[in-house]
Amino acid sequence: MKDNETGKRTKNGRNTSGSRAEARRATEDAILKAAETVFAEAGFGGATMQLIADMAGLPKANLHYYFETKEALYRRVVERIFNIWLEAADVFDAAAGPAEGIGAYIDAKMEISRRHPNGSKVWASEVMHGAPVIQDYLETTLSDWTEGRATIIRRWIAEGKMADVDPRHLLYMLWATTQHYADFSHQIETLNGGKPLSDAQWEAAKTSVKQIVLRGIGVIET
Amino acid sequence: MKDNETGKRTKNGRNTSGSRAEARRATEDAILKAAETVFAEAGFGGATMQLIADMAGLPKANLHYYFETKEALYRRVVERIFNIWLEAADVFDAAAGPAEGIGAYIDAKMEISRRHPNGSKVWASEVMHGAPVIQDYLETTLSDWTEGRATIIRRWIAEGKMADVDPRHLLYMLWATTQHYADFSHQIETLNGGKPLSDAQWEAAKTSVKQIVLRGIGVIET
DNA sequence: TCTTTTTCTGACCGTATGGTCAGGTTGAAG
DNA sequence: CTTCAACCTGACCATACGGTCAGAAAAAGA
Repeated sequence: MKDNETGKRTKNGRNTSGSRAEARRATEDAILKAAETVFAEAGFGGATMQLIADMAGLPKANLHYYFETKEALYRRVVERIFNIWLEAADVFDAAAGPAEGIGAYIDAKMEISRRHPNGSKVWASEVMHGAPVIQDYLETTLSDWTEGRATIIRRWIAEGKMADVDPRHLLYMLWATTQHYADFSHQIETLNGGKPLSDAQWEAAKTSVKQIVLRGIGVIET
Repeated sequence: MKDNETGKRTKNGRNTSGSRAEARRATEDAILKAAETVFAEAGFGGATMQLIADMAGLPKANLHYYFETKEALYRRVVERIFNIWLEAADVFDAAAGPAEGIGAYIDAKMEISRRHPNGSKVWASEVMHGAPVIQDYLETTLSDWTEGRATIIRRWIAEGKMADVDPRHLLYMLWATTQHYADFSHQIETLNGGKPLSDAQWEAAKTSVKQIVLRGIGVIET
């Protein structure tokens, strides 16, 4: 993202509109966005601060003014997508039953895969490499989240609202299937004749996933 | 893998049993195995030839005697897991119907996730970063494979043997779900109290996946 | 045994990386 | 206008990386 939407500019082309806090946030956002792209495309090891700086339109030294180290910047990128995913859980909790809750959760996760494929890739990369940076999140926030959702699913099962399936493995399937459309977007695109999924194809994907899963847990008819 | 299972050894500890061709294959295997581990744990960019050499018990310069470049070594690692996956397709083709074919395919892919988690991770990493090295495989072999399997699924649907689902999205779900147990093994392990899945838990995972998918495509009863 | 080929390796090289820093610039506050 | 903290940056540094190479060591062949 270029830093030139509005406002006056200095001879260096920097945005000077708004308060300093605003400018700071805008610059940080631009860096985070560039970093997300570079980390997703090259992995942590393959990403370079120089490339992130170029993409954000800043000299490399300036990156280290906003983010102390490469790791610190990386951590912020990972935390970002994690929080987006957590918010998607709201639709799950608010639901009266599995058809509505899990269906809406699939929709939400699919939409995130479409809108934030890079964030998803960075997360996948991080976990694949043993979660060196966000292990604490896995052990605390994610663990609690998972247990909470598993409890809801068990209640739905006890109430006869869905088939008796292991909540953990159901959640893994939901994560795997929805995130696959982000993490493996390149493969999907290649198998789609080199073209990204169209709007209609994304809808078809959502429908297919929901059909198979919801029928698989016995909440919709054949 | 250490190079000292059997045979006489020189003062440098090198294995001298068998023919030269055998020894060469053994050394290459040791390097490939070490490389698979390191690439899986660190990604292509984060992996170093020195680390691979150390893990294989060879001086770094010797790696370049067997594999010209880091890329060449990496390519061999990726090709390896791809071929293993292709072989798992046999059970799919030999089947009379979806319950048998897709069920066996899930079993086979889950078993591969369990036995070759590192290979799966390297593949995932490669695809996530845009398949810079194996794009040709995606466009030829994988594309053909996918089309072939989709045809079989369409026939099963036409014959009324399973529900009418989009073959592509079904295949993506199968890949995503089974490979998730390899690619996200660290996350699954953390959510399992820090312990790897036991034999019984792997069986439960297989059963859960098959139940949901097979019921989801209407080939088993509720 | 002597010769040739294959295998192995320590030492080395050019490059690129993450990070630092001194000093310049800017904008807000007084 | 002056002051000062916040912001910015070119130049620099130590390190680590992929890769090379001359030559040693070992094995095969004659």
